[in-house]
Amino acid sequence: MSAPTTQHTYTIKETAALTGLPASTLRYYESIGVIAPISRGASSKHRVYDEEDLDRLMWVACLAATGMSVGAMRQYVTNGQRGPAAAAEQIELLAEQERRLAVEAQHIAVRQRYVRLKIDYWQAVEAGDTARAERVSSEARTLADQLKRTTKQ
Amino acid sequence: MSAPTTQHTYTIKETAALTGLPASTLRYYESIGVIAPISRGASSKHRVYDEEDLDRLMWVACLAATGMSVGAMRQYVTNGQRGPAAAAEQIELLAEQERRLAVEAQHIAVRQRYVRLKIDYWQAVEAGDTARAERVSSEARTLADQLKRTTKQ
DNA sequence: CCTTTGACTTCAAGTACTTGAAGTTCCTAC
DNA sequence: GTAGGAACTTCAAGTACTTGAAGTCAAAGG
Repeated sequence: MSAPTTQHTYTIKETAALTGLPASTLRYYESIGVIAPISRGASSKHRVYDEEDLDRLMWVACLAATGMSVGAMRQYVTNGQRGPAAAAEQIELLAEQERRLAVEAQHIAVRQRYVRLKIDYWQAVEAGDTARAERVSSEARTLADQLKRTTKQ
Repeated sequence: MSAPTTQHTYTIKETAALTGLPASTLRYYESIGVIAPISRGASSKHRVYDEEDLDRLMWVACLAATGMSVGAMRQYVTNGQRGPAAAAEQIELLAEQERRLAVEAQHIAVRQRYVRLKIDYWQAVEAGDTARAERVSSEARTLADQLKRTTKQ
């Protein structure tokens, strides 16, 4: 709506909110060299993140979300630095990551279904609706069976 | 299709697949008392999980997925033991957990969008399609702006 | 100018898994 | 029955954060 470029720097708190990584983890990643040292405020020691830092951190957050070790992340990030020559290779890495994130998303989805079923169950119990409680229990069994099939493939 | 009750026991590997928790974590949770000791095979030392164990572990997995400490999980699990008297309380706990899982799911979703955008970008670059690359970059900026709005609320 | 409030800083210690080594058990196949 | 391989077991050591204490800095109000 207004200017295309809104703001160009972020505090650690804003960065944490945008990347989904806790501030403590942002500092930790910097301390062990997963990301390059972040520039500091002119008259303060506070970290000042720019758009490019945000971008790198989003990528790191994606990698961390699927259980990649910090050593491996360091590798990936430094590899990412060398120009656009390796576009195909980049795409391969990204595609792999997409798959891993999909698995992670499925785990969360299963847990959400589980919690919703449990809520339904207890609501039925509370309402004394035995029939509905049993229906929910049988749905729970269906969920378990689906899981068995999904994970067996 | 066949009998309503399929199988009543599971190995640690099956349990890991169904709950989404690594086998090492299942053993760890048992060792520190987050879950009660699992019964062992008649002639082996191997753990044998039953449906009830599975149910408890799904709940623990839900709690762990949102960063709950093992101390707190221990609390929640033992609380869950005392009968259906506290249905309302159970529902409250479950609803809270549902909210936390939703946040977690959003984090993952954002990361998926990020990775997909990056793939689009590199594919455009690879194809020499500068116009498309720029369009994708602008979409990335839109994503960032959306994040800012979402997290600020 | 001074104080307060809240967000930031570092560094050390704690927590939550994870991995590896070394050994046992299960299962299938001869 | 016994050989081989996969899957299990325990336990100790490592990794990846996380938390807490103690102090610094920025902005707002008196």
